[in-house]
Amino acid sequence: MAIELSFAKILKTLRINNKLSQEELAFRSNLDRTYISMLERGIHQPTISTLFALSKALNIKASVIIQLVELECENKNES
Amino acid sequence: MAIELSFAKILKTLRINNKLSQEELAFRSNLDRTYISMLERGIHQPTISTLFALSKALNIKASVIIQLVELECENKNES
DNA sequence: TTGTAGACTGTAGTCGACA
DNA sequence: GTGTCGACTACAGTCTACA
Repeated sequence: MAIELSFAKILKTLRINNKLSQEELAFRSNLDRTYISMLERGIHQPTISTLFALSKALNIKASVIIQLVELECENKNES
Repeated sequence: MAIELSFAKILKTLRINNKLSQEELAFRSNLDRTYISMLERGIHQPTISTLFALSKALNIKASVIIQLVELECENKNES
């Protein structure tokens, strides 16, 4: 469960790994900075086209992001 | 481009392969039948939690669906 | 640099009915 | 079984501003 929270965690991790600020990621993905903030806190969840926009900005395939979310979800179910 | 259209095509193909009607898929994924119809026609695009709901109903990983969408997008860019 | 808040527009997603 | 239409509610996503 809690897909938004898993996605939130993955998104933040990927952004940090790319050494981007929320502002820079927002600019690269043509999204709003405050919206990136909300995504990283699990307040909102993206549509798939938003997912693809973020994946391009992060230089990672959208399918890989979803894979990471799946793994994160499984881990949360264990604990 | 045209993520919704690529997703639409993949969704319909996967549903047919699972020998499900739109009604049955809607029931399994706890979504509305008319909404499935709209997704398959590229009129709407899902959020990621809707994507996960559909993936469970179709017995396929969400990440694999996204992979198929990526491939479909590439093919459309060629032609 | 990030979180939050409020107000706004567009669309995700539901529901009933008819071809 | 599917497409479509109209009307509806909830949320995706923007923008300005302040801590």
